[in-house]
Amino acid sequence: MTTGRPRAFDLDERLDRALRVFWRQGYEGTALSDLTEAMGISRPSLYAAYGNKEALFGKVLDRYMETAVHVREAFRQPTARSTAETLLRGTIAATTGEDGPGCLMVHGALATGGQSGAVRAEAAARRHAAEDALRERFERARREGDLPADVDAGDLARYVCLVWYGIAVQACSGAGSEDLGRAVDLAMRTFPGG
Amino acid sequence: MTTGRPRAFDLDERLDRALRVFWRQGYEGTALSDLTEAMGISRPSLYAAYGNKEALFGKVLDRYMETAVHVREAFRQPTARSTAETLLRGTIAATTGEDGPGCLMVHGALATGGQSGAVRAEAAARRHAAEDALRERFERARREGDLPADVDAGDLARYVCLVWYGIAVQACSGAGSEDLGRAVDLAMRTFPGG
DNA sequence: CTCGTTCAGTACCGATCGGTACAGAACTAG
DNA sequence: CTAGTTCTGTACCGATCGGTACTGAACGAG
Repeated sequence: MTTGRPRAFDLDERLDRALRVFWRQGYEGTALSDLTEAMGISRPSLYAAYGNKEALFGKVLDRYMETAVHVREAFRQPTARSTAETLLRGTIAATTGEDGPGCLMVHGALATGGQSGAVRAEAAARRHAAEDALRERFERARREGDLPADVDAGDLARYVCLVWYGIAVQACSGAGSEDLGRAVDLAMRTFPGG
Repeated sequence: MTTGRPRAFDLDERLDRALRVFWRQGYEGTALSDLTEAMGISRPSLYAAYGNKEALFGKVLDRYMETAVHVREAFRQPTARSTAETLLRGTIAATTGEDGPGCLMVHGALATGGQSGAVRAEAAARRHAAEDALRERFERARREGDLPADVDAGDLARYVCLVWYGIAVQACSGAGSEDLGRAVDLAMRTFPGG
């Protein structure tokens, strides 16, 4: 097994730089020249390391979920209520932070032209996965008696995700974290259980 | 005053066709060739009639607001609660309708590349205008005793808009009108007053 | 050292992007 | 009729799009 010349940059570190560009500009708003400039590598190096623009975006979405610590923290909470609250409060911090407003899974590829349909579908699939995970967490809460038996876990998960995405859009409109915090206060008042 | 050759197409009717393209594909996902093909006019005709792509998108946003009858209907409601409920239920119908999923003001230009910053800003400004109008409606409701004096009209407007935009994103994820209806049931439970 | 492999950057590919010059056609005013 | 104006489509503009051949350079194995 021969190894060849070693790569002169760190894959994950440059991926983070690509993440920031996609975050600010969305998938279709980002040109390869934007990426290579921000990542500090040449175009063929990008293709050799990550595939192509579409594959790079997929890896960026993976990286995005890995680094979204508030999501992991939310699922570690003991109750359904604190799971939802941690998720939404953390989303406020993430969407109004310094990496640019909004949430990559929401505005990264909400609507796309003909060529980029697969990217839009993948972003939607990840949103579905998040909603499914939340629904399963709420179903567990119901089994544990943490949530009343008459609440529908799927409906509740859809509502929490709806607030999540609403926060992301409001952040893109320039809403501040205090304003959004009061909106989450309102949203959590309808959450069942203690 | 001389008049010259008359235009061979109806401005508003072709604007509706452009609206449907932008709705499906967003601003940056839409190419001029997509527009001219759907509108059935040549490229110079488009520029003479509407300016350029950016100006056309602005006129499309105007047209979009004009044709959003559920918004006008909402503001004609007698109470703050029915205003919010009409707006959100109507949004469900509009975002899951046949013109493609989602809301043009949300996904039309949420995140854009360097050139299209003005378009993103304009979409955000229209969202702000909608929130302001809702806040003023709620302030009026408070003066009329329709809303309790201790509720903040701005916070409530922001929350309703947040749900509005959340519906739009969920619709882009493929959520159905029944699912979203139950989410609005939950969202309205936290609305103050009767 | 040589050889095979993998990375690096330059320079380029066809296609498409948004936008326009231009010439002819269709109209009104006189 | 002519003159002036405005719309029409063809054909084209430079710039940029995503993606790739190709030539060296930097490594480990032998």
